[in-house]
Amino acid sequence: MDLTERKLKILQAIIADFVRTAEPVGSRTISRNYELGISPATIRNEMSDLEEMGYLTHPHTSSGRVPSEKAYRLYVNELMGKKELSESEKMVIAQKLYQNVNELDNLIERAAHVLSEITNLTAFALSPGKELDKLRYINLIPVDERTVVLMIVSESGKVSNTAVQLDRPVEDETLRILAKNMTYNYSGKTLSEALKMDIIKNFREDAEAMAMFRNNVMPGFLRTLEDMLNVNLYMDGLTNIFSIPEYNDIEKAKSFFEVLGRKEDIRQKLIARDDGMIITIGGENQDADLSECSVVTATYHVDGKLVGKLGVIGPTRMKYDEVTSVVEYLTDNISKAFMITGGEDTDDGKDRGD
Amino acid sequence: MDLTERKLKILQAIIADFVRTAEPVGSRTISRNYELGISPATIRNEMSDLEEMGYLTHPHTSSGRVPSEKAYRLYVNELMGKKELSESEKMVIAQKLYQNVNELDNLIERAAHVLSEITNLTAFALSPGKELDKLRYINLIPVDERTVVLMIVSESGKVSNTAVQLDRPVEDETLRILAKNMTYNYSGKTLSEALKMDIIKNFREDAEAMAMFRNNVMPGFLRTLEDMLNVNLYMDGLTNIFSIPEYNDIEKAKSFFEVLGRKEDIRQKLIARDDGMIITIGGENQDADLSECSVVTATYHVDGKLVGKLGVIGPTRMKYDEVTSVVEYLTDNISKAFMITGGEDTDDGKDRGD
DNA sequence: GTTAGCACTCGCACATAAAGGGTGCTAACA
DNA sequence: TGTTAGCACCCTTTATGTGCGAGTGCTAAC
Repeated sequence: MDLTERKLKILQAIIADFVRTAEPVGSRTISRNYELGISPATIRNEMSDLEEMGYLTHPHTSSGRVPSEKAYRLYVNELMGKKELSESEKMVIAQKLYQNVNELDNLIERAAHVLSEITNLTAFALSPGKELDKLRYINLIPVDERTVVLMIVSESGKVSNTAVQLDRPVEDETLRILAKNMTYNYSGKTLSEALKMDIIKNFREDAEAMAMFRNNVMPGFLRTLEDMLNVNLYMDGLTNIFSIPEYNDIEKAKSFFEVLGRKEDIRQKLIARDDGMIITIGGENQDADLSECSVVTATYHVDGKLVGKLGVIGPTRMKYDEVTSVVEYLTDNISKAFMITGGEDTDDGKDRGD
Repeated sequence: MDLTERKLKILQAIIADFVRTAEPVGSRTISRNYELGISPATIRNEMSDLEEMGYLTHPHTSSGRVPSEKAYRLYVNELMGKKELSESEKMVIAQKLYQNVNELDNLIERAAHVLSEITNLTAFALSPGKELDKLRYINLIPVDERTVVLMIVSESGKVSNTAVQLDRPVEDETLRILAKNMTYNYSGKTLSEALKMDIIKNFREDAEAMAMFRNNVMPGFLRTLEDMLNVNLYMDGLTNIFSIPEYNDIEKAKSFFEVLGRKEDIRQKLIARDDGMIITIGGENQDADLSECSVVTATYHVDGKLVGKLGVIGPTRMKYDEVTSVVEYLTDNISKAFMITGGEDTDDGKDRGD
């Protein structure tokens, strides 16, 4: 059987109606509300064909049709026009996005918030992957007799530090040597490389510095590196599911929250997704718990480095055109923001430790 | 009418039963399951009295009795025995608490998690209030030509820093002077005092340092102070409400999530609560949205300073004795942990800026 | 003061009925 | 041959009625 022009139009109408109302849509509804110039009976015949072809399903013998996943896939791939956001919409989004933002991780969190607010779905965002970020500068700053602060600065500009308690007082000079040594050894290495390096053997020269390092600084150093590598997952708009008819069932709501409560899982799954605008519909998601959901994600990045993700999760019946536009607009904005703040100075200052 | 011994016993039995089952409890149930040696009819008479006195209510003309808020209040104040945790329970809690903990804020977060897990309620925790924390040490560390890191260490041991972009290269010497100046001016001040001080006038001596400060460092300094003052709110076990019969209604669940979603509100309200073990029952909570909930909070602290809170929110029908025991045990543990890690060295190192 | 007995009240679960929206088929039509 | 009107039929939803069970309140007896 052929997917004629008319069948496509009818399919599209059914999808549009179902997305809006969440109710199975009947032939009369289509004929009334969409000006296709054909009668309900004809539409019924076409619907019957579409069902046979796998694009529609019947919840029950009577009652209207519901688009299948195959239909959504077709819609997303072929039928869906790109929805351009109006200038005023863009303004609103941008304004919300940059409200109260002063750090980049903050911006990511904010993006998830805005996204959930605009789409009325559950949104999430991954902070930039740090696998590609490199160490730039390490310092040990004495605070008092037995406390030093270990400071690590990465090329992306992230600063991280840990207070380290020493087992005995240490000369400033020793700290200086150690810091210089560490900067020399590690700058230019990615965080994960640094994490794997056999650190000890790089400190043969100065026995005291080496002992200091091994006993006091190393644990904090490793922990801080791990911490810097961590990709944060932000979620927002979880409660939006309560306004989705599909989740008016308490059991469904519960399982939804349970799935999304396992943040570590979610993070792994998001990280594993391909880059670019990716839409997975219903069963296309490996996870059985998500087999009634669609997930839309897109990546933001700065010249191929530092890639993070942004997306939503919602019922398969979602406004794919609108969602993709908003997600795209947001990732564009984030990428831009990273360009401005993050990418500037890549000259290193490894010799300026004082 | 008098609250006779027998009436109290009956009331206690009703509360115990209702807390366990969430079902209105009838006279037969009491006579069957609690050995009071009196017949259902007698119990009915007593119940009738208790209702008149305001301790019980009738959901409907038939069907058993439900404890009123007044009853819970009486129970909490007078009837409830202190439930001692067994050693093995304590072990389990302590073990869960210290799993994966390496920072103090982390411990607070963990405590909320454990608390929700043990009580099957929604738990929250406030990180230590920082109003009493004082600045100890400030430094400016050159990273490269135009980047310095502003580092602030507080007496409680919290380290915070911001990367600051300079409008022009600055001598290390200038940074050193400025950092020394700042440390001299601010150390010993509480964070909020420092935030309010007229900063500029303290830098008359050195024109260059002053200009540097005004143009580059000040914004980051203020922002970082604000950041350090922030009291974090952690919540855990939100989905536990799905296992509470009272919230089997989707509308109730929704409004619960909506109330707890307004984190800023929650935070303010928790901060505003008195110190010590505080139990507010139903309507005693000002907030209308919480009029069907009870809130239990307790404070942890280190010699009167650095006070934070820990607690749960759940249906008025909760195991007050168990909840208070667990909360108390956890706050004790947190206080202890702060003592070990936080309270040690209070000697300042203001002159060790390098 | 306590208890047994009994009529009465609700709420709940279940069955039954009616309504409404939709289909599928057939036959007529252009 | 594609389109349409008509109609029987299907299934869900909603309303209605009924019986049951748990529980009360009252009265009278102990």
